[in-house]
Amino acid sequence: MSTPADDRAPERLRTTPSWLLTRLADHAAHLAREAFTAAGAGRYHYALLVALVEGGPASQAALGRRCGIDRSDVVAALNELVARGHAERRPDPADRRRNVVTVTPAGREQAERTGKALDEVQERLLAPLDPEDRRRFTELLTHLLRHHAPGRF
Amino acid sequence: MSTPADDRAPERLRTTPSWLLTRLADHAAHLAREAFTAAGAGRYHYALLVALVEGGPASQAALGRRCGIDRSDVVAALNELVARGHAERRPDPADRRRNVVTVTPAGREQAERTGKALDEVQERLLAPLDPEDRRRFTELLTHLLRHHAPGRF
DNA sequence: GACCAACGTTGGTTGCACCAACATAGCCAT
DNA sequence: ATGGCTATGTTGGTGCAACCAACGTTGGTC
Repeated sequence: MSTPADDRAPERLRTTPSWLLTRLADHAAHLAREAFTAAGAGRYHYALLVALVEGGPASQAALGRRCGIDRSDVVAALNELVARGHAERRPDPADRRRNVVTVTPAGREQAERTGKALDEVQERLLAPLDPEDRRRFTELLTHLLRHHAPGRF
Repeated sequence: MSTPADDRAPERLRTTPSWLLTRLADHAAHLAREAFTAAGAGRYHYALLVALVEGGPASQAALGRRCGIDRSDVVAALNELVARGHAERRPDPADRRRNVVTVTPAGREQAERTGKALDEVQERLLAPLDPEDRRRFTELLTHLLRHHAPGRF
């Protein structure tokens, strides 16, 4: 038979930060994906759009570096963005190795819409935390990331 | 040309907790996988072993619930554990739907060894945090998880 | 005895991260 | 200037973790 406590995770796992982290991130990703797929996109698409809106036109390699996405994955996501009319890709006249990628108005709109949906996700994710703890949590995450990926954060 | 700041993530992403969380978890998973593969195992294998060591013999379904692993994935991981002599699986005489899974001495040893390697990973992961912040970080993660998966934590 | 729920198992799908290789094009030293 | 190194976009493929659907078997329940 299965008591409710049957579902309880082993102490050894419950006290391992990396395990908690992975578990929570999985849950967060699940929430975020709801928002993304509702907007007809994926994480990559949103990241790329945001990078373009914020930093202006850029090459695919630069976009990949900024968002932490592999060059090859940028290609695929960008293909879909272009197909949906959210971005444009044309060769860079100044450096014929590169493409210049730009956001379209529709892309900006999409980024903003998805951003709002994502804000609601944050709200749901951090629901049990008071403002002070939310700030601390974000701060700790940033601190850790800055240590492990210096220059990127 | 590409300045160093070229690699910097967009502000909109850097201030989104779920994004930071996913990013950091990815890094943590990377570190953890080093430790796991060095021990010749995967995350699932370790979780299952720990659950067995801590909670004693159990059915596959119960193990899956405790570790947050799908029934079908438990089967695969368990096959490998059995093949390596780290666990044993035999039909439950009391309920012929179930299997009773037990750890072998080799399995306990493996769990302990992997656990030590995983401890070093935590050390590396939380390196930039002082003890107080480490405690707070773990506490926040636990708090959030308890909210989103009540009963499991 | 009939129905529904749980179990183990098979097989397949998805998203994300990553790597190798290639052709083209720019850069820089000698 | 030329030769060698690096960057870029692209293709194709790998691995892992999470998940879902279906099936046959078995237990429990009404």
